[in-house]
Amino acid sequence: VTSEAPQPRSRRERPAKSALTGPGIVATAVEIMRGEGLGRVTMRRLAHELDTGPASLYVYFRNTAELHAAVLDELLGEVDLSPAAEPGEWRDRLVRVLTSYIGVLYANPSLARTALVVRPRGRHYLDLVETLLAMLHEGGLATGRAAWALDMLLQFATRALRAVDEHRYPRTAAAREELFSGTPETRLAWNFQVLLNGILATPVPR
Amino acid sequence: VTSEAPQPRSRRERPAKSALTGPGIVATAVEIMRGEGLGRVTMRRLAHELDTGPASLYVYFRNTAELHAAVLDELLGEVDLSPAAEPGEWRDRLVRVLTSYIGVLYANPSLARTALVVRPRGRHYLDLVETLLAMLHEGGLATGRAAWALDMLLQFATRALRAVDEHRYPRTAAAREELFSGTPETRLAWNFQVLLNGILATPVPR
DNA sequence: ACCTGAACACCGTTCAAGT
DNA sequence: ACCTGAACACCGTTCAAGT
Repeated sequence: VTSEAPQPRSRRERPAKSALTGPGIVATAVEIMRGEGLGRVTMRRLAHELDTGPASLYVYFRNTAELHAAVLDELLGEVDLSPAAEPGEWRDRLVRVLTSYIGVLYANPSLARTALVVRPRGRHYLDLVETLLAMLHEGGLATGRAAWALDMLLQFATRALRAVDEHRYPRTAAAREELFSGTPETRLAWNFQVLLNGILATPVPR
Repeated sequence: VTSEAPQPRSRRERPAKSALTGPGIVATAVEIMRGEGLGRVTMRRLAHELDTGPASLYVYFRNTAELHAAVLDELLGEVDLSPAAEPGEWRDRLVRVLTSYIGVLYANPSLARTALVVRPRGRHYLDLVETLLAMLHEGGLATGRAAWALDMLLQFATRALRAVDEHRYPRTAAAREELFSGTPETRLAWNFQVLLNGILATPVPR
């Protein structure tokens, strides 16, 4: 079950001295996750797979949570962002991207749990945020509402956004201030109003 | 930090032979959680606190997840359901109960994580569901929409409802079929439509 | 039925020491 | 800077045996 492609890092073929690299480690971690679930992606198990001791991995990851976050972001690279650039209603395209996001998360349930716990800040996650914000702007939402809406849409399946790389993601950076505006109570109240207004405005199909 | 009230189950005062009871075990587990977080509520730690070995606890809980679920439900007893019976707008009262629910969850973040992972089925959780359904009905929502809305409102902070005690919770039982109607895709699509309709209908305050 | 000691098979993380 | 062996302080769960 665990050996589909030739393993580049098998214990057999590698020299005694390992050449650890961040991406290589994450790739191996993803392999373990696909084969056995995130619960088996432990420092010790991963180190064993890489023919080294667990201590070696602490050069690359401060702790296990950081390792899992790296695995999550790697998987987020599979989210299909292409609908954003296609023709058609922005709402439909937005839903297509979000559905792809949820699909990736729920393809591996243990991973979905991580997404609910860690605060993502990896490249792929930020690409997703930037793409979603672009579509909300396209839909005519002002910065403030777009930021809150983004937050809510993602929180709906996962959790709130925390930090962004301002340089790399201009639109995200622009929305940042709005993203953190308001008290937690105000935002929560707004969230519930959105839900209730939406519920009242949206009959169940059929 | 961990000793505020006199500990009824301290190792000192108890006889050699312990008298374990389900509620007693959960109470001790809650104590540990409040003092040190859910991460320290382990079979071994809890057994130590109860002056026994971890194996003894497997009579009461099939595994650690079940233990944590019991702790969660115990805490859910603190959710303030009283707004449901007060006068005033049903929307306001609904939001007050939901806010109390979220408040309880987020008062202990490690507990909130559990709520996202386990499928609650305890007494206190079912009381909450029944109360929320009553207010949605009061608001004029037909059974189908109320069921889906309930699901969505709770999922917004936690996760989907799974099973209910039909006898004890008549309204929940009545909504049950609706609660599971539709394909997952249909429900997801409806959820997104609700969110987007709500977002478009709800300007940010100020 | 309930409770137990002991064992099995794991964990995360740190540290002093090497290169 | 990167890598390591070894140690410390934990885990969940099962099982045979007791009451």
